[in-house]
Amino acid sequence: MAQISLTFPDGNSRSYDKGVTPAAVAASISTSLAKKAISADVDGRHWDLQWPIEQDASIAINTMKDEGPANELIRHDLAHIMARAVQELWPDTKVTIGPVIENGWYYDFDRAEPFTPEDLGEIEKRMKEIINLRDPVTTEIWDRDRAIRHYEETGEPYKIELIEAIPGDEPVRMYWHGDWQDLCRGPHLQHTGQVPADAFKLMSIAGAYWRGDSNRQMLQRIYGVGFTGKEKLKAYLTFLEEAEKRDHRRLGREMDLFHMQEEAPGQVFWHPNGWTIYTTLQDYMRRKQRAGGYQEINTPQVVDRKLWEASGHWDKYQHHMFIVEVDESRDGENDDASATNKDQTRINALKPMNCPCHVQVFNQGLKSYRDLPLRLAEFGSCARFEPSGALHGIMRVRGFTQDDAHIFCTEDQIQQECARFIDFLADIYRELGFPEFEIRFATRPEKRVGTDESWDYVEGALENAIKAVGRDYVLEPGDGAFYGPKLDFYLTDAIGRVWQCGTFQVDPNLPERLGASYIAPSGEKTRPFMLHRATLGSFERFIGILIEEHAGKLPFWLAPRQVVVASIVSEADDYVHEVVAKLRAAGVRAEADTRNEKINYKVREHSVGKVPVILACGMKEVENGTVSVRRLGEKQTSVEALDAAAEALSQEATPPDLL
RNA sequence: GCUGCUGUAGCUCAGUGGUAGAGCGCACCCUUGGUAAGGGUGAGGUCGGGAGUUCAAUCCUCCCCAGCAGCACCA
Repeated sequence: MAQISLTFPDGNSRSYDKGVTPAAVAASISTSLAKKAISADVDGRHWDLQWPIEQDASIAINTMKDEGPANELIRHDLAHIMARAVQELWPDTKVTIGPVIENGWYYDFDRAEPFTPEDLGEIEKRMKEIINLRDPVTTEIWDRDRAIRHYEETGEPYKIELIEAIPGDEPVRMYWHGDWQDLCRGPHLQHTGQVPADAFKLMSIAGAYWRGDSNRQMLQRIYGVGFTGKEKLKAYLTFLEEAEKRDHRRLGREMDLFHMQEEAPGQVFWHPNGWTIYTTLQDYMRRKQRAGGYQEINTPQVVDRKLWEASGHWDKYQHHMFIVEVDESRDGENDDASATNKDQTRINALKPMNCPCHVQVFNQGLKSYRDLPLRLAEFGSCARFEPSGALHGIMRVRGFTQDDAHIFCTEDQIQQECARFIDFLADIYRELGFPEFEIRFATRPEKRVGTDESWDYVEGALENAIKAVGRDYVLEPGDGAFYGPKLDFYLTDAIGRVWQCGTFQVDPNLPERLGASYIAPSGEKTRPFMLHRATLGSFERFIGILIEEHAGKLPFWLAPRQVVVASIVSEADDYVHEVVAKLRAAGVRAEADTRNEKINYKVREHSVGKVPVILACGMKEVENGTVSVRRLGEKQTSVEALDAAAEALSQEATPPDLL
């Protein structure tokens, strides 16, 4: 008997236990109901469902029933079988490690020749042969010296290093798949024939550093996915195809949101549609921040290195800054690069962060304790020279704008400000369609400044704040900044990748370095604490997540083109323009499509472009003063009176905070 | 940054040691069509950039740039 329990956003849950297997239960749940669920428990295992979009819910359920010990074992044996296949095909290859990961496994190899995509086919073929051999899997416990001698003989230096890294003199476990041997914790299946030969696939080859250390050898990693049956593999591959369709880089082009080009790697050229999303979101955030007690400021882009030296960033992050050298002796006649006068060259950096600039604003004039907490916000454009390999669409870029703010406050105010911020962020995430997010609480690292007492106090303040607002968190010991603990707020995109968005950091260090102070009630000059915080993180990344989360079908108020009014016959063109004018007057982003094309064609094109509402107008609509309403993703249309439709759309176009 | 792969028309991609093709898109013409592709004609390319080999390079070699996957990084 299998049991699945689904939990819904309102907290209610429903249980199903009629089926014999989880698969049967999953099959009996209607997809339309399941897609509303936010979590599911399958035979005691808990699943948070991150799939608000139809169709994916069934995949999520398929994946659920698929997880568990059986998969773990199969994937682990597949890793060994793959390593054996590789060493049989290319005996000079050295083996390292090969763990199970989500949906599959990888194995890292050291081999002079790079693997090619054709090699993957060869390896798969050999793996199937090994599976068909039904070779027994056996195990023995060896003492370390024996194992090390063995690997010295077989020439496997990485295995020796692994054994040496095991603490104490614990013996090690050796496994054999037939004659092929590997050091491994286990457990494994009994023979290779227990692995389904038709439910795995080698996916890709990539580089990976030995022991995750960029100073060490680069190995070749082969990724594979494996399941208990071939229909599950097929479902997973289908899921990957679906995921590709919602990639923000692809949708960015299809919806004409933005582009990027060679001359400005890692920076975004926003097109009208994309910039509409951006500014709509920014307007929304500006209202939220004003209501939240923030004052908006703006600070320079190009700042002398002196400030970055004072803040300490020059020392640590110089190589990640865009440097701007200006020869101040230039006269316009002799200003080629070779004529640069080094003595009169001023070195600036594009600001990689806003904090030092915000301290400069705080430092103007004397501040009183009565001014605290002082909350200074900026939509701060920053430039960071990110490593080329880190760039990813608009999610990780070199030029971005943070919805940044710094709160100057006393020690006593930290807890309250923290609680206040979590509520602020949760409210915004909810309105933007992300009711669920993860808080990670990063505490004192080994290398740090400040006394243990002050760390105790500040960490306690953050923890109390999280509890006060009734939220859970994941503890990340030792992951805080060297000057203070932090909270990071993570969202999961529609294909399961996790992105850091919001952040909240306590910093007593920068006010110290940059000489910030206020006058305390006692009349003494006192250091304030500085709280760094961002809600969305950066507009670029957050918009990328919004696009992928909604597969381009953004909530109406954020959709760049909300309504297209399309004529069915050209006699209706004047009426179309009239409708557009009416909608625009009502605050709806509407445009006319009076091209000489069939309505089928217009509907298709605007559906592909993710326009949420198409209003079609033919002679019937002209005569009756109506519009034919078609919503994205729906086949049904409805005829509505123009005034009523305009009123309803106007309401729908209103941002959630103004409703 | 590291390993591997990729770069041909606006997009998706085929192709060849003798300076190039398809579909979609775009322009024009016909068509006025009732909810996901009506028909015809036409215009588009220094084949990512530079150097080399060659009688001849988009194709082979090297360097550079950018993108993709992964790793490392993310104040």
